[in-house]
Amino acid sequence: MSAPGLSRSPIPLYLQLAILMRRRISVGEWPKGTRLPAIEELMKEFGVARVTISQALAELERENLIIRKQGRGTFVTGSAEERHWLALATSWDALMRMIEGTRPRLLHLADGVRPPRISEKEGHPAPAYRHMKRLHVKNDVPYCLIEIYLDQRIFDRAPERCRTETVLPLISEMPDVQIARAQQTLTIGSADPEIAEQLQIPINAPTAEVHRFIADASGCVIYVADIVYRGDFIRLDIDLLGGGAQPTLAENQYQGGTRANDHT
Amino acid sequence: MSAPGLSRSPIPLYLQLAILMRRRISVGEWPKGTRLPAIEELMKEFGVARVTISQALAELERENLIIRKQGRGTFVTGSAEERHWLALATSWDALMRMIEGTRPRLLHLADGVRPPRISEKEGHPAPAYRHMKRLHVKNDVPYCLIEIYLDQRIFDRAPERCRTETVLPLISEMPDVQIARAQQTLTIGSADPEIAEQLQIPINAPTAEVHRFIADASGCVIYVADIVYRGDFIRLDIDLLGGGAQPTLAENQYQGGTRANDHT
DNA sequence: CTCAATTTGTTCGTATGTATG
DNA sequence: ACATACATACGAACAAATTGA
Repeated sequence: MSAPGLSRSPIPLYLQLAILMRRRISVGEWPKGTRLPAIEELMKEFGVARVTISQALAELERENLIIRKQGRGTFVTGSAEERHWLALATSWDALMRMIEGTRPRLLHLADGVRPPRISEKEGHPAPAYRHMKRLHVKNDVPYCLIEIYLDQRIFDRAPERCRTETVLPLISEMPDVQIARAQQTLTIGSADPEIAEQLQIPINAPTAEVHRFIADASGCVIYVADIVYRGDFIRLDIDLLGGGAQPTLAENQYQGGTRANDHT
Repeated sequence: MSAPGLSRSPIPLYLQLAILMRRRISVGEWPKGTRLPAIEELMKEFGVARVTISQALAELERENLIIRKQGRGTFVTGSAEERHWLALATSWDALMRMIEGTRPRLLHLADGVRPPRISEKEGHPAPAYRHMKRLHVKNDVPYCLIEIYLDQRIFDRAPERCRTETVLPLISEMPDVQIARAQQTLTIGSADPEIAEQLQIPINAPTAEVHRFIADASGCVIYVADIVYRGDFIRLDIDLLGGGAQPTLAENQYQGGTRANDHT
């Protein structure tokens, strides 16, 4: 019995409990309509004081996940959360489809004062870059923050469109620009205070960090992007047999109710 | 001037500052040997009291990242952390290579009391499953926790090997078992108290959660795995032009030196 | 309708940790 | 180092609402 692994102090105990119980609800362990165990029992299970349990429940009630009624008990009102996942693109075509129609919000635009971080393996840097910082928003929820370094020569061809539109389609529209390499690396991080504020998530909330670069035929890196996604927005589907990720499948698979396809 | 986005209360202020400054060190903004700004300046920058800065610095000193000397200043001693990434496999072959030689530590073995969660799109469930819970360890560091649900009929063919070896190679060795589908979905989460304890990471540390399933030719789901990785161990490389991920590239690409399996 | 049992809600006192000046 | 203020957490007691006998 008692708490399995409640740590002391970094996060207040009652919030840890809230996290724990929130998970039980979202996982379905406590389905909608369930009456939670009485506070007395929760005290026993978690080995904490009455008030602490009560605080945790108050937090969940504030989120409209439960209702507490004197003399009756505490009931689950929120069902398992339905999240709208964003399937991360893993091919150029899928990437184009994914960002189609996106209108990024420009936060910051600067000349190439600060060069992007480019490793030698990625290619050699362009003579100058234009730096942009943008926020992508869906349903009024900001879900990713992009720092783009774009070859100054490309930017200057269509400065206005580069400022207001997504850059990748623009590049691929230019017939004389050959895209020889386009790669990205995904890692997992957590939100520092600045990112937390801009993405409107708590500090240290999990994030997906994508480093993307594009090189032309001469090996010159014409585009670099460092993207930070909200962790709870990102999903990546991988078909192990197909030899690689299949984002098309991924996008339909979840909400669309499309059948799986084993053709290649 | 003042803090960009220091949130109030969920995490103590001095720990938020420690996180922030720890990042500056690991990112290279404050390289090894640097003398940090005087406390007075840090007070101004973050807009907090002297003692709070001091608390944050004490935390970093405890981690051997800095040294504080009275009358001289605070100096960075720890360099940017060198992480040994584990490239997540995105094809069957890469997956085989990745888990080659792995000896999982069995935590729990049970009969198929609890069925795995299988969506209709994945296939129809087997009559019975064997449930295993395992921990994977590398250099004495646990980096992932796996819950495996294996078709009882397959388990019974080689119970001993199933207990002690990785399951996937076993399955692919069985000539009469046809693997028709093998897919996995990666999402990002954070460690609940139980997982945090087993992976030895702080509560709410970011994690990568992989749901993997294998179906045979008849559409029967013979294997389901729910895997939780430490977020700081996972990296995923994607070649946008190649049409899919290229994990082989991934393993070598990063810090050149560290290979997947090196012995001490 | 009353009584008792159950269950949530509130308050008091105390102790500790956090943050300021 | 000190004084102050606030949040967290505990234990204990008491209040209020609901239910069923």
